[in-house]
Amino acid sequence: MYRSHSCGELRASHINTEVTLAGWVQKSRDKGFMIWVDLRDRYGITQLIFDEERTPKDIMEKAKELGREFVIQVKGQVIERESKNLNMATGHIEILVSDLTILNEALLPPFTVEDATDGGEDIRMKYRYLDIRRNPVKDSLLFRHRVAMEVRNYLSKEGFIEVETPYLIKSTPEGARDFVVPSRMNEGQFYALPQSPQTFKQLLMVGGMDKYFQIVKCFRDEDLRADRQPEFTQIDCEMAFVEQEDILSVFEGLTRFLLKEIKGVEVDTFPRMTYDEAMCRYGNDKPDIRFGMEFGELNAVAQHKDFNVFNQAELVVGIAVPGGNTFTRKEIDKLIDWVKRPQIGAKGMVYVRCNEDGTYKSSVDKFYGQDDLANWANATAAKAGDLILVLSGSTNETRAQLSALRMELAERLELRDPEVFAPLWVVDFPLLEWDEDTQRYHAMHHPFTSPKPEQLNELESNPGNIKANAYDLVLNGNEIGGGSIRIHDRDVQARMFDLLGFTPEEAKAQFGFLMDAFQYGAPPHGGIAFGFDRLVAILGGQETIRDFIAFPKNNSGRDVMIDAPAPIDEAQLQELNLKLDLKL
RNA sequence: GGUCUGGUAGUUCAGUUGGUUAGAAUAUCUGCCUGUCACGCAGGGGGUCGCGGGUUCGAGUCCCGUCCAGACCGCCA
Repeated sequence: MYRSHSCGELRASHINTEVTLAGWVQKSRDKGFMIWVDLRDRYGITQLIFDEERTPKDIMEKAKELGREFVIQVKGQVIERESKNLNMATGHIEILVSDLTILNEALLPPFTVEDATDGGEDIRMKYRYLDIRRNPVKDSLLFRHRVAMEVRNYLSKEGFIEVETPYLIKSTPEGARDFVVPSRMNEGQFYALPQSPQTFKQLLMVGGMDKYFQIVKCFRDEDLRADRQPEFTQIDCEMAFVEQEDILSVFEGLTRFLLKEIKGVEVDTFPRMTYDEAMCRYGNDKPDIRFGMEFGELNAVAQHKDFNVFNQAELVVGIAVPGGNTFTRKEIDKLIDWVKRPQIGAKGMVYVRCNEDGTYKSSVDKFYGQDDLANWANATAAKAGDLILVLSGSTNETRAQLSALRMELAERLELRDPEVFAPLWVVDFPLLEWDEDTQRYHAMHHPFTSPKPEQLNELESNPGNIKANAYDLVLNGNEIGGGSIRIHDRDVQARMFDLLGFTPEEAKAQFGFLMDAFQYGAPPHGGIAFGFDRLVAILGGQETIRDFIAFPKNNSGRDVMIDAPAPIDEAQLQELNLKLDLKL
């Protein structure tokens, strides 16, 4: 037996008991006459004491040799501390050590294994196993486990069953780039890793498993972000014999349950907003509604004057920055520079100061009078003391720019309260979006998404206008889930593929198995998938998902700890019938 | 594919208009210390300034290239 107790559980009630503990040396404090060692494991820290008068000499000598992160085992007596530390759970007691075994020595760690470590991201990722010993990372992993358990508990109780779907599947041209895996037994052929278990969960519905979920790894060979990894985890769900309303209800229930269980937060019925409305009011399909600064469209009140920039714009739109009139001229100029950076790409920005006396002072006073500016204030809901910022240009670009500005200002003005959780359903997404590069329509969600039934007759005549039974769940400006009612009719699915530019032969080759299945009694069905890493990070109050993943990839998709990806040797290539043609 | 920021001691960083022997904190090592817990005190060791080239009497500092890291845009059905 290596240990009788963990390093987190001994209390005053254990005084005088003989215990055996094992763990890592967090730190030792050598006062000469006494040595205190903080012994750490997953459960906490217990203080060991070695004392000239009470500890055998050889043990005392050994204790002096202990370095950080040594793995040791000690036997000893739980005693009451002479000076207690009320900040720690085990602070009433310490262990008077009678026997010390060094189970394994440790090199000096490249960064300190402490809550407030001195190590940067880079070095911590390379030695991730040391990083995981630190409370912030350890706690994040425990937190993730807890969220996963609550998800499983809830869905299980609701009658969902978890079914595993394959990881070695077939590459498809739609959507993200696939990670591919060469097949040794099938020369010249490749598996692809799933971007999501989409078609399999639909086939499970055809198979009669009418409530399915899976906490599942998905893979996308696209560039990374702080909240995006090439392999990531989804809570993938699907239900049969449901309408959109049923899905929203069940998964609003799940989300509310998680907020309650994990954060202790009670949330009212989730508000809903159509995609069009979200774009109009926030310029964004995943608005953070914890704060205002809603868009005010100014075309009607700002055009047809002598200001040609606005006259020529497709959209003139502004936001009122609460209390923004306190910004200095210099600060406003900096904001203008900020929106003109290439990442944002605005050509310029007009501002209006809303003075406390009800007058306005703008950067375009030459073209607009007080009455005009009052109309702007009205349209943007600006109050005295606010600052109106106005952008113009093509509708989509201008909305994106102003949305970025809105988020930036909210960040600077600390309007994004981390204690507040504001979920939102965004519904009625467009079925398709036009892609300029390929000059064809792409599925906005995926090709299996059902058009609104009442618009089915427009599918060929006016495809850009069609809305889908598709929805996203947005939490504090993050898309945490998205789904749709699916097509379950073979003919509709065929028309959809046709619209997306598939020939019937291509559709059959790529998705024939699904279209076949639809001919054997496919029930109406739909579902949703949550980005689990992101959900956990948001519930944990973090922006980056990396600390909630035990072994994440870096910005370039590399695992810097195991140094992957890596070349494979010639024999392996031959076995796979592959030849490399590297353009060096 | 692109934009931006960074790379200096084990680690986190500072380093002024280009100018003496490149600093601080922390970690680490040695000694001291009768209750520490961010222990304290004294002392020591520790540097290919990412790499390559250029400008210059002289480069951590300026220029070009390159590699690495991070954030973002494109991309992510």
